[in-house]
Amino acid sequence: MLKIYNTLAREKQIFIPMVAGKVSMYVCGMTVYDFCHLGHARVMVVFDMVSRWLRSSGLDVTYVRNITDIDDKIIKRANENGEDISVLTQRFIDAMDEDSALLGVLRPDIEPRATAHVDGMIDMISALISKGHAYHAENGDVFYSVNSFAKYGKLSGKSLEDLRAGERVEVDTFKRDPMDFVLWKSVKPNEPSWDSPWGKGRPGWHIECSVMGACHLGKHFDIHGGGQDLQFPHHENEIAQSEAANDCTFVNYWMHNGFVRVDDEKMSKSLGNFFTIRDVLKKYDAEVVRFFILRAHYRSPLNYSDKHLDDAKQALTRLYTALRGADVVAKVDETAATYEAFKAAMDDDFNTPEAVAVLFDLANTFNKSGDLAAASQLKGLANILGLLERSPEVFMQGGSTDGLDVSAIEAKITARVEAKKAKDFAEADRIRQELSAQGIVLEDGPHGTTWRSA
RNA sequence: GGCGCGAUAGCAAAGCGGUUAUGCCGCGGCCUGCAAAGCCGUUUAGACCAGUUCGACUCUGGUUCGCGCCUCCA
Repeated sequence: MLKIYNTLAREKQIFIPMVAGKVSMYVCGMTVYDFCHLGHARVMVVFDMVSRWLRSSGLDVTYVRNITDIDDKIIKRANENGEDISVLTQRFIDAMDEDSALLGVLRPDIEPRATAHVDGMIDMISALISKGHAYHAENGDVFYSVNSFAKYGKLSGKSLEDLRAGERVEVDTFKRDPMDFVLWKSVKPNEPSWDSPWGKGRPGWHIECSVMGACHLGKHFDIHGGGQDLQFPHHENEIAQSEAANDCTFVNYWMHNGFVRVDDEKMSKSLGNFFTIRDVLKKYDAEVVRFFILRAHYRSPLNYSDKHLDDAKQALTRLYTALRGADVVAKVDETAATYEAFKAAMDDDFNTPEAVAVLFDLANTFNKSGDLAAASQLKGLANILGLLERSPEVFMQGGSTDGLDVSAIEAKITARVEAKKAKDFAEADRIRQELSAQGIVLEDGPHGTTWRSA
């Protein structure tokens, strides 16, 4: 029985899909004007894990993750670069795809782009205007009237009075209420635009997700996810738009992942304290990064530092070390107690830290007993999380070898074996130290000497 | 100011009203020519103050500290 923490209810709830056996899930994806940072990596990995677990549980999942390819920052960046918006966005979509593939993130079933749904947005905005939930203001923009939606604030737990009391809300004279938000922006010089009943312009941000969700999953669907920072105003506004326009519940379960932090502060573009995925991957194996993310619960804050990634690398190495030379196929035995424990953890709001602990228990069991069933189970359960998918040798020899190629390393190993045979332990130790200085660790086992990257 | 979240051992991170979380690091031992890996053992917990209870890290209240949202943000 899967339980999901529903932001809307502020508690874990038993997950009941609208259609038995099927799950419709929408996740707010990236605005593509720059490389993805670790915060984006967390969203991608977390909801990849969620979709994998749902599928592993036998559910037929339709996973939609949108791409925002039109917005203020994109326009600004394209103008700065003097390039076409579509060239800019495609370049960063490609980069995102590369990064996510390295992180073991499976492609969502549908990746709709905002620019391909402008007609749908115009339709929804028209519907909102005709129902009295939106108005065409003097400056040409179309705004959503928050007063017209009684449940405004139900997701974020905010009331309009409290929001208005905040001094930080900039007063826009064209709005009827300071909290009203823009649905359609009238065209400005050097900006792309689309024709609409309100003249040339372009959509506001929030409307795209309402439209793309409905277009691909229906007006009412199961799960909507995203980063915690989208809870307000983005998701609140999505609810207001969708429910006012469609006269039905928009989403049953709202999921929000916690932030990646640096020095206990949120990693963000505006704070400038972000690390791009590709920067981190220069130093750390992508699976280590994925493991680092899944080792923490998705709703908890996750502090980034080299020390923590080093720690994650050591831990993941322990799992791979256990499987080294085991030559087993991943195979999940659902009757085993370890599966029960793993399932119980995952069904408890995707408790990956506890699920990962089961992996270590299995590694320990296998190390002690050599029971191949434990190794298969370890690999099988880890694979559900998108972990331990490579051969141990590839993982363990994949680090920095200081420019040495494999044949050179093997030649050194052969020379050392000869020295050992001749009882020349001084020479044997010298060779090992030489390799050690280059990041190679030699290990003498019952079946000969093996090597790995430090 | 409004709303919300959190505080667990050296570090990271979970569950749980009473029974070893887990990983990394440290220490002792086994194994090894020496190592490494592994195995066994082991040191460090539950911010603070009250309350409920036979019993609280776990529930309740308060205090302190940290963080987030309220503006673009995953």
